[in-house]
Amino acid sequence: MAQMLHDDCPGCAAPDLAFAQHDHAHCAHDALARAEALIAARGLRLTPVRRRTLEILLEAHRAMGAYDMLTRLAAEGFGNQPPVAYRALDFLEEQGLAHRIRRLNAFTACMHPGEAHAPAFLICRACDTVAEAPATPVLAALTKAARHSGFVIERSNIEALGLCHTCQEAAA
Amino acid sequence: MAQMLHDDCPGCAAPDLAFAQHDHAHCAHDALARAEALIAARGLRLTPVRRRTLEILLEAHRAMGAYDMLTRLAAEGFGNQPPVAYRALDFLEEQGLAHRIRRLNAFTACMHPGEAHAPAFLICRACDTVAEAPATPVLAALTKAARHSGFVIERSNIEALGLCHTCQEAAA
DNA sequence: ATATGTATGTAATACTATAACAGGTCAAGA
DNA sequence: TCTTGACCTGTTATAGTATTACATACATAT
Ligand SMILES: [Zn+2]
Ligand SMILES: [Zn+2]
Ligand SMILES: [Zn+2]
Ligand SMILES: [Zn+2]
Repeated sequence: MAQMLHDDCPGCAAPDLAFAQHDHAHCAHDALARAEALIAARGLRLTPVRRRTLEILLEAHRAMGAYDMLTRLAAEGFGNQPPVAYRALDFLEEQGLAHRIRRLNAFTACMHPGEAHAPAFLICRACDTVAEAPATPVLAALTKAARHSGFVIERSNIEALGLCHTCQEAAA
Repeated sequence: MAQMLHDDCPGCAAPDLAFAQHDHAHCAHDALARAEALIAARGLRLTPVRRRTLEILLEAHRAMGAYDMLTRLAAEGFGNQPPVAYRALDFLEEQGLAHRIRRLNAFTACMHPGEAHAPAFLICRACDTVAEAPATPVLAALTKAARHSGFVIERSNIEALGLCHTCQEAAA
């Protein structure tokens, strides 16, 4: 359950990637390649809808609502009923390729798929960027607090809303 | 922003109150009294709907959806349209008398109103109990992780799903 | 070829939340 | 006293999010 840092995982190597200037085409391509490998290794299928859904999520370091996703998918010839989007998004989430941001009722691509990680999300209220921060110490503190009450954590959501560095400077 | 522990705040004195056997009538009465004092001190009004909404939340250490609350309120002669419930719940949340549990799309009474605190919620998936755990170290870790990316946190929600001590034993 | 599990598509519905407007109460302040 | 303005409640209508149920198609393996 502990977060392992892998140098070959771009998300681990550069945790603040989302907020920084970077070669995003490479970043997205890389995440997609990792996803494909992962799904294949598990004997599952990254079908056209699922693959396209992930690609769309990877277009930006943002969160996207299921209905916005549905609009995109429908425009490309996929079904245009809610379950089409929810099923693809749920599949990606179950496989650790996407995360659900509860505060936004939206989904975002996972930036280090395949790595066991406890995600904490930093959501910039100005530019809508969503970054996945290294949260091992955060989860450790939470687990400790829970243990105090004899509570055992199975899943957790840790989300923070605020301003990214760029938007702070823009505000000043 | 740091959490201050007050011995005269039941929630602070017994962080795991919600999961333990306790005199809940006293617990709820106390929270209501604190709420009344707090609102009066701020020159605001704990009107009948607002007060009743808080009382209903205080009936149990659980989270309650806005529509369930609306049903209760309507049965007691208050308005029966969604804004009636949402306005009361939003007021309570703004005043720190209730918290929103995003994972459940629901609200829960604050167990230590008046104390500056960063709440982390422990949600038992078996008995639906919601407890407010001391989260100062958790928020500290999160703030530190954010600072690494130059991100400044304004609000956060930290929620954990799992099994409380009692329900673990029941399962075994 | 047939059976099985899985994936997709659709219709219908349930659940959650907000916008916009009308009327009521109450306490300053003219 | 009368008026003004802030605030609270209520209603209608609508927007946004998510799931259930069922039918069809497709892959893979006997
Ligand atoms: Zn990128
Ligand atoms: Zn930003
Ligand atoms: Zn209690
Ligand atoms: Zn329990």
